[in-house]
Amino acid sequence: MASEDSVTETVSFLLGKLGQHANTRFADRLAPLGLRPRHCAVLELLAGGPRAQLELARAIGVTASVVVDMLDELERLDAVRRVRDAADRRRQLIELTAAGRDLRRRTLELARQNDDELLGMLGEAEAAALRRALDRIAGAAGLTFGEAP
Amino acid sequence: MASEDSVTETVSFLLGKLGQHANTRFADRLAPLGLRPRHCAVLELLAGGPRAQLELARAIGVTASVVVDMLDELERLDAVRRVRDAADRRRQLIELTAAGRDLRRRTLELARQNDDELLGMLGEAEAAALRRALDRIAGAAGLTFGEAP
DNA sequence: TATTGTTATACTCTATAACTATA
DNA sequence: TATAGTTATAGAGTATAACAATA
Repeated sequence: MASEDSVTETVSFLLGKLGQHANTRFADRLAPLGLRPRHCAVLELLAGGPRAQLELARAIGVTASVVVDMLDELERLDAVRRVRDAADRRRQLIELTAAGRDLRRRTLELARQNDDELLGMLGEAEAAALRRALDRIAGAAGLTFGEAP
Repeated sequence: MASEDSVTETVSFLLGKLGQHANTRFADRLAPLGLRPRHCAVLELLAGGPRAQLELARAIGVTASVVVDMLDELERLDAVRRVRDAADRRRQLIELTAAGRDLRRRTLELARQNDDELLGMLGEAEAAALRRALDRIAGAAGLTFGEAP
């Protein structure tokens, strides 16, 4: 099944390198907005409704302190609000502001631009096949973002 | 061409996340050998013959001090030798030892195992298509490893 | 002066552990 | 006791800048 004769030709290696590259390019585009790629999953999740911080952490697969940091940054941009949960005063429900929704819309635009640049040399069918393959691998690896744990 | 309605569905975002995941899994497999994914490109390049350190740096796209660090580690494993170039005494020619060649062979085995795990749920045709697409994107992005700059 | 390799330093990203306030 | 959030700290990984030896 795998017939490469050098490590640098394997999917394992290529995916790692390309992932880093795609991320850096995407980060460059996001920079003027004051965001980095990691914020996107948070904005995306919150677009579906308010969530507690630990919920966010589990859903996007990072540790709690990282979420605190990201939310501090998003709050400074007026993109989110922390609202103390009346029913359980330990929890904060995080909700997207109008500015946050606008920001999310712009990140999507930039991600699409980035996709176009990244996939420019592929035909439409090849690009679609790549997207499907990545989706299936991500699913099998348990990397889901929009859904509950 | 790009019709996703959330950032987390774009190739830009997915590739970044999957790249990180693939890299971590590969790193886990390499750990018992005392290596990390970044060493693989060096071993691969040196398999083609001795190289100077700055040549390596340019070829694999990292800064000079990173190469120094990686070679220190590889030297501790007796995988490479630094040989002062007689013609230009500033340069060190890095050559693979027998142990280094053996190590390289084993990294290839592990990378193939990792590919099999990663691509397990894909059909053979889909896996091949993915490989081709990644190759083309890497080529267009100027991410080449086996060849001279 | 310019280049090769080295060291020292800093920055990003993430994780772990200790702490607080609530439950 | 246990949980939600916070802070402090530490560890990878990489980059920049200053330096030594050589050209």
